[in-house]
Amino acid sequence: MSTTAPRPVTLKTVAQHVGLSPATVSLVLNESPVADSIPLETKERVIAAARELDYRPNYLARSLRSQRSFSVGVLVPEISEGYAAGVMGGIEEHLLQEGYFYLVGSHRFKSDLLDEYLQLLRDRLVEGYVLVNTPIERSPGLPAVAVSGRRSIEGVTNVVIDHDCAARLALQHLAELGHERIAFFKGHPGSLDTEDRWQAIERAAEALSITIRPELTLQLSSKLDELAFTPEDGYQEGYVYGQRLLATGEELTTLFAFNDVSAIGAMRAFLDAGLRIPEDVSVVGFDDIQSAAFQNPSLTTVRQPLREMGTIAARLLLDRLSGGTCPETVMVAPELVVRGSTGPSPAGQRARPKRRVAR
Amino acid sequence: MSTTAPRPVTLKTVAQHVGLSPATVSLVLNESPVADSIPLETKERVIAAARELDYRPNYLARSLRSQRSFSVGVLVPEISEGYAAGVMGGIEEHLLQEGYFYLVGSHRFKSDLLDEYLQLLRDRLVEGYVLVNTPIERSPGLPAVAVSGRRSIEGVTNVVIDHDCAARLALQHLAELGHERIAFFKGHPGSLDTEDRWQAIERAAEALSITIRPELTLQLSSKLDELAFTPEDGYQEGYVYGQRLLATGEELTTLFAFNDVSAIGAMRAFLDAGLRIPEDVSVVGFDDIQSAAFQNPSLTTVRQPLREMGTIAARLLLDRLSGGTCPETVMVAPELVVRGSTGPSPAGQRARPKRRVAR
DNA sequence: TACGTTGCCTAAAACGATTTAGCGGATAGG
DNA sequence: CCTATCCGCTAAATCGTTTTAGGCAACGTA
Repeated sequence: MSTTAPRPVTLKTVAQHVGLSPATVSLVLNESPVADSIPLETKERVIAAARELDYRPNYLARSLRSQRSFSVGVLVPEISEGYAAGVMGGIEEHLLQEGYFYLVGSHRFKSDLLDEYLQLLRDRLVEGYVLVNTPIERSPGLPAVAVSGRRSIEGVTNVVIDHDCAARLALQHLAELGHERIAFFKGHPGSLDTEDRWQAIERAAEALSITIRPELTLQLSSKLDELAFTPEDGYQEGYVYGQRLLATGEELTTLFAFNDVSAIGAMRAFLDAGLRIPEDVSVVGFDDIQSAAFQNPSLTTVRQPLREMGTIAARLLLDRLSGGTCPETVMVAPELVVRGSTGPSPAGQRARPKRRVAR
Repeated sequence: MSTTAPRPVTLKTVAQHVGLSPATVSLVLNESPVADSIPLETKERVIAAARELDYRPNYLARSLRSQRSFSVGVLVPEISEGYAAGVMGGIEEHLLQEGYFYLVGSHRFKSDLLDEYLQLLRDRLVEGYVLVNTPIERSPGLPAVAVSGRRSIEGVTNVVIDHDCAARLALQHLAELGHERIAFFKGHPGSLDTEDRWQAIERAAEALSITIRPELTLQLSSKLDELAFTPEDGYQEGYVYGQRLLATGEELTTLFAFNDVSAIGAMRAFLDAGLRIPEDVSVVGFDDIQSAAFQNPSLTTVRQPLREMGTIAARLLLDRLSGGTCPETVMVAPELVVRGSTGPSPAGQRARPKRRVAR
């Protein structure tokens, strides 16, 4: 019933109320084994009093004494970005279930900012870190789980998408549609997923006897820490690289982009150039961001189960904190979402800029 | 240099190191007025020692003693959603600058969950709340700032977009393009912005002599707490309501949607029905979410400066915490972003489903 | 010599919990 | 009858700070 009133209900208050010592009350409320010898009747009295007074243990005091903060630090490049937000949703879901909270820092790929946050979070006594698409150099000194991490760092568990599976799904889909001249966007040099994904693509291409043509392979080149990190930049980049692809004059029947934003940007470039999707060019993205489904045409893409990855990361971290052991890597399965942007290869027909058709 | 080692550098450590008492060290490091009489030379010795030992005050101990947590609670409907994520970006920016961290809870519009989070955050001794699109019934008992709040609640400052300005911008734009038969999507019944926005639209329409036709006005009706709150649901809803609009058989030349996701869904419905945008129907959204710019056609919309709203909210809260006074409402200005989805009204021509044109 | 002052610093009490060591009394075992 | 054990509980230390109320010298003044 107290709304704005001070809240002086401490252990001592409860103790006085039942005529026992604070120690006893603490033992009872925490169901300590030491309290085994306390008769049920007393325990119930204590519990009843606590409930009645609406006693809530002081988090700071408890944590100070027990040296546990029930908090973890989450590091992301930038909160207001789809990938990070998706993963955070999952992290939250699990953490809160277990009585933990998390503190977030966004480092924008600046390593000094990152170091500062690691320190600040540590000062806050977080018990561990979840690193979302966050490039760290060395062990952060606390248990950590990385989502979409790249290197294997001592003591850091990685939750990654199964890139081999992803590449296979996408390329197989394209192969079945008869595509042979496939263009690729490689990821940004600094992004953790870039290398793994690319190698997986090479392997899958090999297995499916698909030729990767260097002249159709473009690496998204913006320096990560120079981007403002709004997705607009990503779209813009995709648009520019889409144009660049067309400008090479090389024949292509499909594009497998590094992610959805660049795929969508490229689609736009293709459409502007008068190409039809998927009749002239098919496009496959990666991630399945929220607007992928409502592009026109809707985007075929490889979905990353972001939320699930977050949940898994949180679970792994908590397991580890409670003494459990952690695998070095946990893979999650991607899923191919086939929508309107992919279709049969225009057999033998060259995909080149034509006159603008509409708009 | 210590990586995983325990960190036993406490005040006492530093004190011993300089041969003084912990009290003195504390006074010096905190630049307490009591330390005025301490000679500079001593102070410097203390500071040097602290730096040398890399002393970092224990957050829990400090907070326990001073009864300040340097944390605020942020409540959002769901993190992985564009609106909330955008605002959070701004909140973070300001808070971290001031040495604060924040704890997040997402309530999915379930009021019991919301109450629980308010309590949990309070247990964590947050000093105040930022409520993002979060419907509260009564004062939460701590200083609070609401972003996109509706009711005026004692002690809660509201950061809202200037709906009158927004409505005027959008309707004026449409009026200048010659539109008269304007369809509207009203927001969900439970959403805080719905009512304000609608009233603003009514006022602006009146001022511009625009007729609001009930037969062209649809209220998005999903119960908020029944949605899974993925934007997909929003798109889907927009799609369905777009179809429904066409099914009425009423003539319309433009749609002013409640938000971008529903606008995009409706665009899709219109395109599927063979209408051209903007030649046959214009569409205006609200929010300027990230994918608005890369729709085809790109979406004209009223942008909410989400990040800025977050920053302002954080600033207001901290001001209030440090004893400052707070206005009851702070308005931020929206901005009309004109893109490809709006064009001149098809004079006198009826916008009705025709045969499908492309695709 | 006695009595303020001032300058420099510290003892000790919070803050609110957890946890260990152990105290008195009753009961049981030898 | 003496000791060992158990029962039911508590005193007190501890976590690492902040902060108040002084203490002790030295110095100046009367």
